[in-house]
Amino acid sequence: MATPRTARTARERVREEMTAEILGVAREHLAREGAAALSLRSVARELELAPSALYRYFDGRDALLSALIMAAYESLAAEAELAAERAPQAHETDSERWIETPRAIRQWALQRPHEWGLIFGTPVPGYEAPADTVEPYARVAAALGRPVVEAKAAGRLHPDAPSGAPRDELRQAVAPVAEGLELDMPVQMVARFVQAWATLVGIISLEVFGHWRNTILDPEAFFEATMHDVARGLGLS
Amino acid sequence: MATPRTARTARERVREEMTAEILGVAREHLAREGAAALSLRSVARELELAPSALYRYFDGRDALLSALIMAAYESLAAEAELAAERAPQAHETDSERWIETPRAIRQWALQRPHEWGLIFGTPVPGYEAPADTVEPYARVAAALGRPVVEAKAAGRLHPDAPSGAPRDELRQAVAPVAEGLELDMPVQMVARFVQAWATLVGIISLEVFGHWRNTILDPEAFFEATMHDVARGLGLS
DNA sequence: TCCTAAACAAGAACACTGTTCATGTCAAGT
DNA sequence: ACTTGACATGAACAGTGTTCTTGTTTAGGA
Repeated sequence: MATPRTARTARERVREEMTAEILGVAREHLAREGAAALSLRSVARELELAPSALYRYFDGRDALLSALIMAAYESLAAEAELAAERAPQAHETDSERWIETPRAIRQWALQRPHEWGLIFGTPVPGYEAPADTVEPYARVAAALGRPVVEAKAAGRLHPDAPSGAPRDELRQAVAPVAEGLELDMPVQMVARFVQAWATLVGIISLEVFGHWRNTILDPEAFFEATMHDVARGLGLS
Repeated sequence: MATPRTARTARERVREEMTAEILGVAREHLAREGAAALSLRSVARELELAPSALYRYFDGRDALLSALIMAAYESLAAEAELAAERAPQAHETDSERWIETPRAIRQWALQRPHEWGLIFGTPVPGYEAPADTVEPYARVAAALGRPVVEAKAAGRLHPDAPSGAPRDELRQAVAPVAEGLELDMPVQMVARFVQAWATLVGIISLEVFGHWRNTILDPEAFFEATMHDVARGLGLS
């Protein structure tokens, strides 16, 4: 209470700097050689520290990796939000506005393949705390959903009604999405939205993880075409 | 040439048995604790062998992992083919026939999450030889494409023509798929097929890697609904 | 002002890991 | 009968994550 805040921050400031520096080096190693090759000792070496010293800042290798995962989530969310924010002014059609966010996400992934893998690839053994990741995850979803709700609000949404009756199981299955994004629309449309998300993640993962070999010669062209198709499926035009 | 084949196989047979046994134990460890935790020494322990003995059969840990990857590819391809083979007799509609293969692939993945991760997750540092994986990969694609080409041949394919002109970039981008599967159809339809593949991989990965938390409460219902929608997009009914 | 308690950093140690090498052993083929 | 090759071993090396004990510095209260 009575502790002078400057003195206390003097300690904490250097601590924060240190943790940031550690995280930075770790991020470099991750970007260069991947998560599997991330070595606590090697980042300690680069920082000219004893390996044991890092345990003051991170509980161990798993904790360090978890921090990197969280940072990746944050970075991706920020990028998606930024794209969604400037899309309305940059484009005329709802379709083009929507695609701007998928584009940004793909670009983000291509520039940081290992961090993409950290989020959407094989889960690391020292699991990620789902509690912390749900927030940035929701931000990405919100960024992706914004153009849709805006078009809907403006009465510019013209979905081609999917066949079949809205089965009750499906309604319950996608309930969290409908509520979380406040998507006031038919269940099938909410399902289409999640489907779009799956398609987006699938396309990017297949490209980033090297599965387009002998399949897709021009990933960007295919991505563009697919996203336009998906946007049309969402009712955007 | 003059070597008696029985004697020669006597040697080779025990060798094959040994490699199969090693691979089996490795597969168990993989299924139990994941690829990251796969330890050469621990499988040697379980086989009551010296760690160095394994080097007679596999060039090292990476080679062992590569063998597991190849085995996973083979297994997945076999499963997909099996499903595609018995689908025609089991169902009436083209849509239901097509979905049988995605269903089988999902089931395969859910039963072997780590092997799914080996194929579609973060690539392992000791890379996979793409030359060997292209063949089973094509088999999966063929299994997934068969109902479509059959429906097309029977004149039962009624795609809702996608908007926009078939851009030339897209045509070149998806050319290998069109040729490899002998899909004699508009470029957009070939693109739709690859898009279906991406959606399938995306949905399964998101489920298997645990991303449906707080998003999709009933993965199976959502999967079924989505695949029906995708089938409709492919022109199947 | 001094002193105590906490935070920091280092070093040694332990139990692992993958990989290599020299050695021994055994069953084939000439 | 002998030699060659495949097989299996054990020891060793360089890594790794993690823990514990030892010092050192620094901040906050007496």
